[in-house]
Amino acid sequence: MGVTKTEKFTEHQNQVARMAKALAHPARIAILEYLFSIDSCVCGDIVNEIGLAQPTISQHLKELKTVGLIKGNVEGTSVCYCIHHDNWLLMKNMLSTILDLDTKSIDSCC
Amino acid sequence: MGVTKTEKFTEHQNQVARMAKALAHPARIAILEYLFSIDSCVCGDIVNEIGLAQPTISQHLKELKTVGLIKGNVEGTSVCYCIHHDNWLLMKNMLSTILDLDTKSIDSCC
DNA sequence: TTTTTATATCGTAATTTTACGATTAATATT
DNA sequence: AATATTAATCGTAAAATTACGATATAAAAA
Repeated sequence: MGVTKTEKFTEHQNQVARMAKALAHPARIAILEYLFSIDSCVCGDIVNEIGLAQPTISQHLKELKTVGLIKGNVEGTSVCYCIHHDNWLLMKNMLSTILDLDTKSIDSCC
Repeated sequence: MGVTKTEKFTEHQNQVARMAKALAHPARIAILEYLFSIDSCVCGDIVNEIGLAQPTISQHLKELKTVGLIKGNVEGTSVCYCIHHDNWLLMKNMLSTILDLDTKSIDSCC
């Protein structure tokens, strides 16, 4: 066990969960907030910003890149990361399909 | 290791991550969608709806209840679950603080 | 060309997550 | 009272996640 039974769910449900998972760690939230605050490519100092070891940050950056929320391009010896704005919007739309379900329902609870 | 270093991050970052984590599994997305689609309390048939074993569903329901997204009250031998609308709104607001950061930033990337 | 700098990858430990069979608990039904 | 029904909890296995030291890689600087 320990394996999510992906085949039991719709493609959409799996994608929503995958996006939520990318946001499901405070370090990744901190990284994204930092990238937004800088509002341009960040070369280098992400590791100094967040209080975690360099390999750990590298791992989190990789996850964010895998789901497409950030992009990074090599700039000499360092790598510049920034928000992937197009994909960010796609992610927001994907999440809002479930986040906004409450607007279509009445609070008819016991 | 394997422990998230909560103390390295702000309360807000930890809360956002915690909310995202609740949505980070397709079974929980499926449960929430189902509860919204019924638009009232659901007694019983959640297990039949989702293709997972009863203890597994019970576990996912517990997680959703712990973060406050759903509430359940006992109705005879079964338990009725429904969306906790107030907390759902709080969760949305919490998530939007980071989801909507893109509206305040210009795409000034390399 | 050697050294420095910046980042990725490898290996691995600790922990958490996912899943489910077996059992328990609590209420309804007979 | 005995039985059936429904959901929670226990125990546990497999896998995924988080974290980081050590090492590799690749480009810049000396």
